Amino acid sequence: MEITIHDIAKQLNISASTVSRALKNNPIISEKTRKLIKKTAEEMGYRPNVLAASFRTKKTNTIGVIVPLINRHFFSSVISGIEDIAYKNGFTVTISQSNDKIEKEVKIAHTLFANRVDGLILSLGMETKSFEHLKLFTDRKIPLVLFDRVTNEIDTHKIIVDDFGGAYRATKHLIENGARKIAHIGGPQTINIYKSRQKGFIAALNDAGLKTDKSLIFNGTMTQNDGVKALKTLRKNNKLPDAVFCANDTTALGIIIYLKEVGIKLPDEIAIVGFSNEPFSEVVTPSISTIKQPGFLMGQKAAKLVINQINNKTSDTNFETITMPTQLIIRNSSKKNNG
Amino acid sequence: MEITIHDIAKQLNISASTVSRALKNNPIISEKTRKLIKKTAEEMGYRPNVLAASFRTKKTNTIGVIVPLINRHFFSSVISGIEDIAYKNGFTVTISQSNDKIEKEVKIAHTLFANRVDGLILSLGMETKSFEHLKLFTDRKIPLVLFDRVTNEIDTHKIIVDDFGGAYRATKHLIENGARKIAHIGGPQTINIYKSRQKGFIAALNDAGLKTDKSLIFNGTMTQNDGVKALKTLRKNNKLPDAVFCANDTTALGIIIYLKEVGIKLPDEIAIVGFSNEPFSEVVTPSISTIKQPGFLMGQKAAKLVINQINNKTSDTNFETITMPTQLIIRNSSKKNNG
DNA sequence: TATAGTAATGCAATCGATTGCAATGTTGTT
DNA sequence: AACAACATTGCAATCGATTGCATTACTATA
Repeated sequence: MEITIHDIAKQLNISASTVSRALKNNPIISEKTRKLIKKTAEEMGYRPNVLAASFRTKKTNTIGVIVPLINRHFFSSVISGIEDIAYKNGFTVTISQSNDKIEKEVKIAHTLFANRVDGLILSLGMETKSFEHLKLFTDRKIPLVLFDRVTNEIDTHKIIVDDFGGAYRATKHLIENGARKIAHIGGPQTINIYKSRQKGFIAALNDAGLKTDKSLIFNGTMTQNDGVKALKTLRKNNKLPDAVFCANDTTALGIIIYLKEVGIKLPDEIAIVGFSNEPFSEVVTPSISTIKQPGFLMGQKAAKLVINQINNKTSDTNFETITMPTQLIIRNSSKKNNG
Repeated sequence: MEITIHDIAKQLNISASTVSRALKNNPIISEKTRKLIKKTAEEMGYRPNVLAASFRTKKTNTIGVIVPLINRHFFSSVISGIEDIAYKNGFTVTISQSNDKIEKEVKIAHTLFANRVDGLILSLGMETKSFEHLKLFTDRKIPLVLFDRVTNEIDTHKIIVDDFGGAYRATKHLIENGARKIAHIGGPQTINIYKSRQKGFIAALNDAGLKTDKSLIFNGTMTQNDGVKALKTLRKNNKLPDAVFCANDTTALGIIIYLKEVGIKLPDEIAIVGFSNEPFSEVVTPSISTIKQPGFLMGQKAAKLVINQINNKTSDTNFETITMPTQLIIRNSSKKNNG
């Protein structure tokens, strides 16, 4: 049997209320009894029943986090940022991955809701098009912060990265290195990040006076193989570009491996830029130029937003969308020697 | 205000007990009322208060998981395996990372305990040498399964991989490819996996009639830089080996990058084998030969063990240590052409 | 129709911590 | 010494779901 405050109370011949208050450092309890109670609690091996307290107070001191995949460098950086702030503020973080599956995302959201998390931080999965599971939170004024993959359908705080700007600079960089016929491996246009990246790509082309060739734009699910498939198609049609801007590093990687296989020189014949700065992008040969996103900072900011709302330091209705800067990292996959 | 079973009861002029039983599909409630209650609950937007139920029943249907880093391919595979089995059995999984920090590991363990997880699955952090935070669980017969990084100090179920065998085969492979002077980048010998890997390495040398040269063995913290430092030392002392067996892929990667920089040919001058099959090991040039560990399967097994204990299908005292097979993956970092 | 026997439902206590309000204790002031 | 004013402590209800036991509602049989 676990020790409860009642056991401590009985032991000391005082009431449970006093014990409860003392353990919570309520200043209304005298210094003397407070110390005595704490000492006794310690000696008796008391461990508070968080469930009971949460149940009573309706506060769990827990922040839920849902990401598509914990195994992505970007997401795990965000998680670390969230944990950093949360722990410093006495909150527990519980992490889940949706695997980009809508049913799992919904199920996790319901579970977190049922477990009464005080706030939720979430990046939408690829398949998510309906948002009832999020309304569960917003309807009840449970703080919700969306990050990276967000939606306009839900009115709440959002933290995104400057996908447009990143894509724009990546493309501009390719153009400045001499590229004129640039392909784009993009993701589903229903997802904000891929849409913005594609827009940035096209804007950079336009601004450089280059035409957009739709046959050079591919929209798939962003797997390694998607990149390969696109390049195979282009090669078959004799439409090989002189550069490719990929909306993630994974497709960039696929392309690099494929092009090396078929003996095309990188970056001289085809230059490549990816997106996200996955760890592998630095170590492949050639290393992949890419766009770095401030994951840790985003996580910190998301946690702060949620915690401020929980502590009611922020009004409920004045939602902001914060855009974090991105940074172009130039590596060998786009550094032409004949510049 | 949230709807409770009492609201439903009032609405239907029945008792809350009946509502509770009906919602739990208790067959003692007639088919008719059960259906009526469920329909009404649905219509009223009832959402059970899991906290209240957990508090009352002392069961949370939650399994806690602590790993050093969620961002490691091996660990995230294990997590996916755990989730797979857990979700199929109606359990929720809450994931935390210790960042290999003992204070954080202890704190998380306490939090999970306080939140009354039904079971815990854990891989020890690098710094963990005392195990009071685990006794919290074992003392109270809360199912605990250790995996990968385990300890003899705690008597419980354990799932480990065949580190010895993997290291043995890796080393043997290097020898068969002509290596005679093999260095080893190992981890802290207080940690079971690094100890076993080192033992496997030495055993393979012995069995091949090769002497163990202690100046070729390095024990650090297994960062990318640790590998580089070791090779720099060897190079300075004119003791460059003809092969290196690294106890993880990260050090192997560091070494490969360094050796390429200084113009040493891989694998012809120095062959390399790593451990863990991190995703990058496949895409670096040269790709890294490594030891693959069945992470997903381990996760599944760990979850099954925990759940069986929770459901009391397993005796409390008959703890087993399961060893999972490892597999040598030969890639270019060790594939000599002059074999 | 009475009654045993079973099926279905209700009563009320319970889990452990919290908290508004009441009650008691303590100190200082005149 | 009496009492105000404040400092401490205790009482008891409460959160929502669960569950052992009691009670009521049916059904079938004699």
